Amino acid sequence: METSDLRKAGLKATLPRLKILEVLQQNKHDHLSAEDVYRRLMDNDEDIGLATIYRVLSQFEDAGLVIRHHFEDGHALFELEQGPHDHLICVKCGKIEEFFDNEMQQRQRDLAQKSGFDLSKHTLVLYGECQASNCENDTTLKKDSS
Amino acid sequence: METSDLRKAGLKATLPRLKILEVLQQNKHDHLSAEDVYRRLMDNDEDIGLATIYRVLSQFEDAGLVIRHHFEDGHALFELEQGPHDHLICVKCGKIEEFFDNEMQQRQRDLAQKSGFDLSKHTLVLYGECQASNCENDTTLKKDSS
DNA sequence: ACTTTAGATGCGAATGATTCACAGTCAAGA
DNA sequence: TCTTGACTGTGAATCATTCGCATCTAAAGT
Repeated sequence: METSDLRKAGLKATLPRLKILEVLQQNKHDHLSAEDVYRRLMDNDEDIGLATIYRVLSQFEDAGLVIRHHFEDGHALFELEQGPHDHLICVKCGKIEEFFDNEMQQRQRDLAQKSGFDLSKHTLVLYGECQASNCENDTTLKKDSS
Repeated sequence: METSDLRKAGLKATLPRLKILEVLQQNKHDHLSAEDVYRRLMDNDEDIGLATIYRVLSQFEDAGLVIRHHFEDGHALFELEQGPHDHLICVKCGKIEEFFDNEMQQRQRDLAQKSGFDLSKHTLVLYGECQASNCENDTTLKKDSS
């Protein structure tokens, strides 16, 4: 059923690619590293090499199917392309929320234009402390255990 | 003269640290990698180990003296802390421009608040094509030579 | 269905940025 | 000046990511 998506992107519909796509779809709202994808496939007894995952994720990125992010620590995280949106990251628990604000997008276009740039994309990340009751329980960004 | 800055930050005023600070000040408007700093010091016949540069830059970051960025490729780039501002990056020549827009900052605070986040910092990068006549001459982000 | 072949894959080695370990050094307070 | 804890240089170690290459396989043609 997604084989067509891949063909449209000029990619052969191979099993590894379909499985990777499936993992991304099952985690639509997360941001996964190549390792994350790899582990999830392992857990599912899919035997796909890590190098393949890196290759495929890059191809997906080129094809516009996924977005690659480099948040705080510089390591790559991927998410399915789901239209423009920005991120809000809790510095305590690492939770990543998404949001969209039209007015902000518009202002970004204006500012780029004012500087003589033909805007092609942007990255906006807001960092702060969330108020979730389970905050501090996640470990994604934890550095020490005070 | 900057030894006081270092002491204030709780760091001993050592020669390597002063030299690194000096390089950052001489390149106030650039964004340097640890390697960049290293090369500049080498060119100046300063014999400072690369590991020291990484260590010192991290300490400067902790002390709030420098900001660490992870643009497109995930590698760390540093710049002297010079108050809040955002970045505009040319996808063709790699030029990085800085700008500041109060209204945008305000809207970011509002949005974070709306989501229940206590905003502590943010990252906004706009990517596009610049109109500089010498665009395409830089190589920072070049990938192929079409 | 069977062949062909360009493009994919898996494996392990290679790379590049960054960090670590540790022995030698130095800034700064007594 | 002496002492000491913090700092540094070196080279090795680590971690994410990419490469090289022999092997496979999707998909287009017979």
